[in-house]
Order: sequence, then C-alpha cells, then structure tokens
Amino acid sequence: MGSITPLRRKAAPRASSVASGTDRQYASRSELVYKELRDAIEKGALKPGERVMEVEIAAWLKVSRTPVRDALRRLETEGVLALEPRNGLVVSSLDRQAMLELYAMREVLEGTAARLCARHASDFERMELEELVKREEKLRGNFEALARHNRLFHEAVHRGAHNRYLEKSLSAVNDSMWLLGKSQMLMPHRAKTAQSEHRELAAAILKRDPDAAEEAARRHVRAAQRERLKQLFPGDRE
Amino acid sequence: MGSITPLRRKAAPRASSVASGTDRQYASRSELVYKELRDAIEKGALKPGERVMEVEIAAWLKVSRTPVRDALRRLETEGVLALEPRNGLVVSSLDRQAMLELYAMREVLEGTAARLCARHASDFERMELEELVKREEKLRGNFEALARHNRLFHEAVHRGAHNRYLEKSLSAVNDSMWLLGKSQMLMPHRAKTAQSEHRELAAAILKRDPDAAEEAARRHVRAAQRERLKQLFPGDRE
DNA sequence: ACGTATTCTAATGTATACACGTGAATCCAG
DNA sequence: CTGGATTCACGTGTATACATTAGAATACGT
Repeated sequence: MGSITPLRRKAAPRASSVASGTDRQYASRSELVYKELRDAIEKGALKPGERVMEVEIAAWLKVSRTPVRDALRRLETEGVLALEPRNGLVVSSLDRQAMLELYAMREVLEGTAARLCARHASDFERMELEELVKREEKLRGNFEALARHNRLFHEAVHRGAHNRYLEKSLSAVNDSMWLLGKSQMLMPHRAKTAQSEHRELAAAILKRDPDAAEEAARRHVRAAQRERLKQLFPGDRE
Repeated sequence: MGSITPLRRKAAPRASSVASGTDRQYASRSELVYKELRDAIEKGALKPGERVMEVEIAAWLKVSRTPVRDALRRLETEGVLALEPRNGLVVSSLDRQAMLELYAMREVLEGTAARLCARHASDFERMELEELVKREEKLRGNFEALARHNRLFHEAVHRGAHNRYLEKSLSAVNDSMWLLGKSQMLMPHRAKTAQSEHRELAAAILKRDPDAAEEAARRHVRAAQRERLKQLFPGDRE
C-alpha cells in the first residue's frame, strides 16, 4: 500500500543543465540573462534611460522570452530597472536629487555597517580587514585593481557586521550606485584619499571602537559624494 | 514615405484587462497572484517554512504558471520567499537571530526616517502627522483599527523623510516584519504604550528636532522589540 | 490644414506543451 | 530484512503560440 502520510513532499529541482551555447556556464538561462544584463549596464553598454525590451534581449542572448522575463522581474524589484509611465521598462536613471538621496542613505548604511562591524566582527574577520588594507597599499597606480579591491574591502566590512538585512539594504543601494557611472577608484587622487580613509576605518574597527568606526565610514561616504558631485554636476555650488 | 527616424519606439503596454473570475479588479494576473500571496502570508494561511509551488498556486488562483512565476520571482527578491537548499521555495521563516538582526536594522532605519522627517517634512506633512496622532487617541480599544492606523502613521513618517531609497529599505524590512506574526497593536498594553511613543515622536518632528526624533523612533522600535521577544521567546533572559 | 476616428502594430500578458533534473519510491540481490 | 541501483513522478526550466492593449500611423471629414 502507498504510505498514507507522505511526510515530506518532493523537493524542488532548481538549476538545470549548463548553458550549451555560450562559453561560460550558468545555473540557468534566467541566471545568464540576469548576469549579462547587469554586466551590460555596469559596462555602460546599456545606459540609464534606455529601454529594455523582452524580445530584444531574448534575441540578443538567444533564449526565449521566459527566462528574460524572470531576469527583468528581478532587476525591476531590485530597482535597477524601472517602469516608466508611458515608456515601458528602462534602465533606471538618477537625477541630482535621487543621487543625493542615495548618498544620504549610503552614509547611514555604511556607517551602521562600520559600527556593527566594530562591535561584532570576529578576530578572523578583523584580521582579514587588516590584510586588505595592507594589500591596498601595494596596488598604488593600478586603478582597475584598486576598484576591485575597494569592493572587496567594503564587502568585508558588511559581512563583519553580521546583519543579513543590513547586507541586503547595502546591496540594493550599491546596485543603484553603479548607475551613476564607473567607480571613483579609477580617478588617481580619489583613490589616494580613499586609501587613507580605509586605513582610518579599519583602524577603528580593529580597536573595536564603534563610534569612531561609524564616523570614519560616514566621512568616507561624504568624501565620495563630494567627488561624485563635482564629477556629475561640475557647475554647482554647495 | 515612412519617417526615417522613428524618434521614439512605441511605448510598452503594461497592465491589461480586469480579472474576470474574481470580485476584485487587478491590473494583471501577476498582480493578483502577488497580492493574494502576500495576503495569504499576512493572514497566516501560508505559514513560514511552508512550501510554495507554482502549480499549486496556479490551480488555486485559476491562472497559468506564467503570472505565478512573475509573482514568485518578485516575492523571492523581496525576501518574503526563500529558496531552501533541498526543499524548494518556501515562505521565509525567521529564527531568533534573524529577528534580532531585523529589529537592529529597523531601529536604524526608523531612526533615520524620523531624523530626516524632522528635517525635511513639509508643513503639510507635519500637520498630517499631528492629525494622525490625534485620531489615534479616538481609537482606544479598537485594536484592528489601531493596527491599520499604526501603519499609516509610520508610512507618513517615512514619506516625510523624502528619501526613496530609505523608503524602499523600510518596505523591505517591514515586509519581513510581518513574517513574525500579527501586529503588536492587537495587544492592549502594547497599543497604549505605543500611542504615547507616537506622541513623543510626532512632537519631536513638529518641533523639527532631528536628534529627539531619531531617539524617540529608536526607543519606539526597541520597546516593540522587547515586547516581541517576550511574545516569541517567553523563557529567555536578556 | 486641422482635429478626430479608425486601423495597425509593436510590445507585453497569458496559456500551454515539452524538456530536464532530482528526490523518492520501487525493486532486486545478498 | 537491509543496502544499493533503477525507475518514476513531480516540479521547475524553457520555448512558443496566442491574446490583449495602448501608442503610432493613417485616413477621413470638415
């Protein structure tokens, strides 16, 4: 006889075969579309304001509309794409006001991450941060590497905070961040200043000083914002 | 002759006919599924940990799997649903640790909202808050109404902050919040305390005192957290 | 020439069929 | 009865056809 209580229903298979057509391997076609789109936006192939159409993307990546839809839905909830009233789905674009709001939020979140990191990070995580700061000094001049490194450093701080919701909020904010353009680490003098700011931040975290850590992180973000403002809106005061 | 430069490609239609089968009207079937699922989770029909299957939902709401997929993808990115390693898609469930992280984050965000609201809210928005606090006093005893009102009050504060990214983060956090269970406004003594906390918060915002506002909001969240802890984990100290 | 009604069409919404992988049930050997 | 390979069924991934809608183009009357 069949069992009367099928204690647990069958688990769901997720993630199927490898993508056969392309070189890289992905868990699924949806995943491929998602990654490729993010890449395209980050690299500037898709600029803010540009329309994103299901059929177009599907044709480009040689998949059907279904996985494209999945990816678009995801990017839409993440805020990378936005549904404009009479224009369809477009890459989100940030005006000056949005940019200010974004940085205000980033200041709060990065500050919080630093504070919590100073309080909760394990010895290992602290050590990792120390390592990262040291390694950064050796990258002097290599701006591509500095940009990558910068991301690693901040992610380490975020992880050290041990708060998954904070991490999620930070991801959301940072996803919107690169809609503003290339990393600022690619600019020589900003890279140099950033490095000393990182040093301060790491030092505060190593000393387990939450107040100092938060303040350092906030200063860091404010400095980045000033730079960004100069870059995007050269002709305005304040 | 046809125009050589079709200055703007055709806009995308979005939102289709009304849902015919059901009583309520929705922009699309995806929307219907999304709302119904959130409703089901909020009302407790779908409990944390329970599996959510495309076919099942599709049969339940009498739609095909496609709009269901759209809705699930959305809820997944929002964190309401989670993909468990060998169990498929389930309603997210929060353990004690997650709950603590959630409230820590909420304290930061609500605090920030209050601070920004005190600084940026328009006179009209401030007036609205004053109204809301007054109206709350008249709801004494009607706990269902108090719960609804509570939401309105907080949303008003969030709006007053004028920061769309903050609002998004708050939505995300609050979406996870009701995975913990019913609103606490349904409990008599919590409702009463909350009311005075709201009064304090509103007063600080009306006085345009950011520091006091943030502090009031943070106290409010901490009080809610203490109550929640007692409710969910009665037998633990700290 | 201008405004308005009609038709057309591009793009998304929806349904459905099929492919595929994974866990679970089944069957067999020891 | 127990351990392991085999089969099976369920659920998701993907493709595709069809439905629907709203903007754009066109045609028409004035």
